[in-house]
Amino acid sequence: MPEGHVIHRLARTLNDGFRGGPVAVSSPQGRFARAASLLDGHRIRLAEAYGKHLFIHFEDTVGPEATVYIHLGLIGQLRFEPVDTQKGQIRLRIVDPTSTCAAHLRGPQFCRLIDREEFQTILARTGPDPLRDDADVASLTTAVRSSRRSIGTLLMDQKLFAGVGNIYRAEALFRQGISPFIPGKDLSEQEVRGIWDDLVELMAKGVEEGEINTVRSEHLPDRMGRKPRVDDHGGEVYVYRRAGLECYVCGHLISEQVLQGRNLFWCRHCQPER
DNA sequence: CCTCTATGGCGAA
DNA sequence: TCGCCCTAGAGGC
Repeated sequence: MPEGHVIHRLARTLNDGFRGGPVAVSSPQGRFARAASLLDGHRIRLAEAYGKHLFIHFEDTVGPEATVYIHLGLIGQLRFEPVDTQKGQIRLRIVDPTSTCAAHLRGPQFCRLIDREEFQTILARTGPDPLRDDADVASLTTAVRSSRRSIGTLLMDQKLFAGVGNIYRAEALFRQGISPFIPGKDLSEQEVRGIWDDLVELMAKGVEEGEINTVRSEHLPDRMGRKPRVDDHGGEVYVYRRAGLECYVCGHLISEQVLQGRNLFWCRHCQPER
């Protein structure tokens, strides 16, 4: 259930708890048994995230294919649980060097061993990531502003905005007051910059908090001090999955429309077309 | 028991 | 644009 902030958080947890000694790797469900046997007993060199791609680099003693490439897709999850957990379909299990915690992979879209060349190939397909400081924002702005595709579509293009998913798309556009249907070429440089800068801020916050919170304090409805729990995704948001509810800013009802197979949410009043 | 849903992305048509 | 893959939890009967 991941957008980029989740993947970066997973990389951080792996780096904090799984390096420094040999890890036990297995595939209880059996699907990745070959990879697991090659990695078992070796050390993790580094875990890192680019957009929604998670890479776990093992030491070179593993062989030429020393990186585990994981993409969680829509329903995959990597959870840190007690080592004796058996629940569900555990495709890959990595036990930390102290044997106190296990990373359990369930339902991934991809999980495979790759070499350095394939690692570079995946990076080449991945655009600038608001959570990395190596992003080339100038060329991103040019690409967006030369496209006839809508900004709602462009934001989901991982070659342009790596790590952005359906929630950050909806929330960044709302906060910038931009309709998802405006073509990229009709946006000003300042508007594209505004979207990018907001994603940088929101996603960094998401990594720290472990959930997507986008509502500014002055717009938070009075909940008498109670924590809301508006939605399964856990955070407090302006428009995502709030169709039919009142906009926190203007009171109009939030709209919903299926666009390219995904549910799009926005406020027609705060995000006017033009 | 069944059906539906989800923060993704791929490949066939 | 559609169907499909992967999983788990919620809700309906």
